[in-house]
Amino acid sequence: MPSARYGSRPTMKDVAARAGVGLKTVSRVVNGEPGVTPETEARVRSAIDALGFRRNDSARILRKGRTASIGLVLEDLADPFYSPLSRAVEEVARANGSLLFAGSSAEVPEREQELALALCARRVDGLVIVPASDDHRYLEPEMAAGIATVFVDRPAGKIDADVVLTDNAGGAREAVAHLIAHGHRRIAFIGDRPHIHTAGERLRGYREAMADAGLPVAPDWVSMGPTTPDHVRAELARLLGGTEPVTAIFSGNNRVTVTAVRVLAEHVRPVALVGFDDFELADLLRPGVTVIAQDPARLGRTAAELLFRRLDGVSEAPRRVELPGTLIARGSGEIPPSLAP
Amino acid sequence: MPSARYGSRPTMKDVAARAGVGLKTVSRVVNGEPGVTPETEARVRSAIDALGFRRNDSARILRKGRTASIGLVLEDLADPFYSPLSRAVEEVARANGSLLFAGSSAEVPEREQELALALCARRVDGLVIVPASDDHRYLEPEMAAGIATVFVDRPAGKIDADVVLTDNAGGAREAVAHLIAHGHRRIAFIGDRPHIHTAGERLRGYREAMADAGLPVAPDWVSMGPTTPDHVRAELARLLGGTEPVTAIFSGNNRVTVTAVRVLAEHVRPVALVGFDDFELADLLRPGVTVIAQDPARLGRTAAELLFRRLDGVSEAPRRVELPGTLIARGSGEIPPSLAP
DNA sequence: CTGAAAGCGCTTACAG
DNA sequence: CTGAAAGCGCTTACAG
Repeated sequence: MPSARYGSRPTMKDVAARAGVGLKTVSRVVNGEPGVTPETEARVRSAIDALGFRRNDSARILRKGRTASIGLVLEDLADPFYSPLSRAVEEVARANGSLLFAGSSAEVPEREQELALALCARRVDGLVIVPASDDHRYLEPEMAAGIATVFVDRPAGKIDADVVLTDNAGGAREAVAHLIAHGHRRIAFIGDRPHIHTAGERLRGYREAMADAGLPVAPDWVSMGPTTPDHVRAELARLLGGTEPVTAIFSGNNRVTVTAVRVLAEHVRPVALVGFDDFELADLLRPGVTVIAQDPARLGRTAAELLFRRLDGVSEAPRRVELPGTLIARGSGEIPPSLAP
Repeated sequence: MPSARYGSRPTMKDVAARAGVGLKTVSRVVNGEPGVTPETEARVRSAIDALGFRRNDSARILRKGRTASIGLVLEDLADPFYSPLSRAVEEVARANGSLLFAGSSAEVPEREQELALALCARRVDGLVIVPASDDHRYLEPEMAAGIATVFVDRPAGKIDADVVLTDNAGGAREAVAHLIAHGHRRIAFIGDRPHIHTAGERLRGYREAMADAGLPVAPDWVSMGPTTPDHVRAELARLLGGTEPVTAIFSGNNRVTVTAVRVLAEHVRPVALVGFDDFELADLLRPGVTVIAQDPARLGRTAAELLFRRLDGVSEAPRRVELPGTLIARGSGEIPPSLAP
């Protein structure tokens, strides 16, 4: 058992006193700086061990300026889409000697701001943000003060900043063109709420692909709203019912796709489905689910690497990096249009 | 644009000078302490706004002792099993006004230690750890110095500490008893490497259930090793081949189950499967996958709540909290034994 | 090779 | 109601 009282820890001063040396000498030993005789060093080390000393990095940070920590603001720590992204950011932070603060905005703009500013108050060196808000002017003073910031998955709002994202419109175009190539003309889009950037971009890609093929889009084929199972189920019932049901669905994200798979499994008539975002086991379902896969690990890695380049002093204009989506055909997107009932 | 030079930020001293007040008065306003006339407060606030001041929490922390941050050491940030767990820990931290540092050990004991000690050097108030190591004596000085520590999913090694985990042996017993009840006698267990605590416990449950039913366990029915797809495939080929193949598989975790599902889908003869750990879409596969579900969110919440109780000064003896697993029958576990080839 | 002094940006304890 | 001084535990810049 160490001799320290519960809740109080030995400091460099204590080590110096016990070793009979100056404070700076202890600092030199702890930080592996040169210029200490082996004999002195040994005395210091044994004092460190006897006292159970460990350097207080908070104090060090205060003095040095850089905190060797970065912040990650996600939409939801528990969303599997962000798991590889988080992990990639962590790996890059680790490689750069930084620790990672992580938190979720729960898709609430105020919470994103609260969390980002709390991280700034801790003086993280930089921030990787999956935006929930569409106005990031609140970050301007922080960025001007030197906190590097990179947005990922969605662009920043009302400020000019680095962003790394998937080519959402392009991926959506490819998805819809794929359905058209398989004979569909009546194709619905079910996406997230319209104020979400990715949802808007995917809708744009859908419309462009339809226009490119000279196909009309009936207003009620587009459904933008919450991605809760209940809402998606209701929308699917509407789209697949009536006298002129759609023959194919383009689902705008992961959550929607999973619900669509459940509903279509119970549906009498086969309906084609292409989803945005890949997910585990998509290949094991019957039929396998055709998707536009993003690469969340690469998104995270690219964003974090850009962040650390900024921290190293690279100060070119803000960049926008777009990564391509990849169509993976597995069966559900290759179902031909079935005759109307 | 704020007037601050890039990389340097205004301090309370700057605010005090500009507002023509003392340092302590600024501190009072920033922290919402009483005893400032509205007029003085207004002067201070306008100086804060003009300068773009934000309190440096690192300095505050150094002075106050508590850092209002906790650390989370996971096995892998990208493992979907830990996503709800992380999120629950984050929620509890947030509710207690703390920020969360998160990192992965990648199942490497040295990396767990490196990460945990780095967090201690930052003087986190507490630590939630999913252990990769089986010797945590390195944490004793830290815990004695007041860093609260709760282990989750697996117990600490060689020290007495709080732990929150699933009743692994009990869940495994239930899984195997379920297969036995459906007529199986030749049941294999494929688990993680034997030094991993959960793997050992699940093996114990398997053996107990077999013994309870008076069934022998052939040595080659037990396979403990890496959960990589290649290894699991090879083991399954062995278990399902030969002259006396097993008729049912109890898979010891998530990763193994997913590979088993893939292999069994291609297998000629139907083989029963029960997996430890639930996973998304398990119900949508054909057949649905019968599992022993853990509740990772509850594991995380319970661990974090225990941690904050400790931080509030509750100092009873270390506790061991076991949460039950839940059998969810979906089809794969109810397949009857098929005749040997 | 070694160390005393000043300071990082706050809060605490105290005095007016 | 307000503020000057001391100090949290380190590092920096400088002197011996």
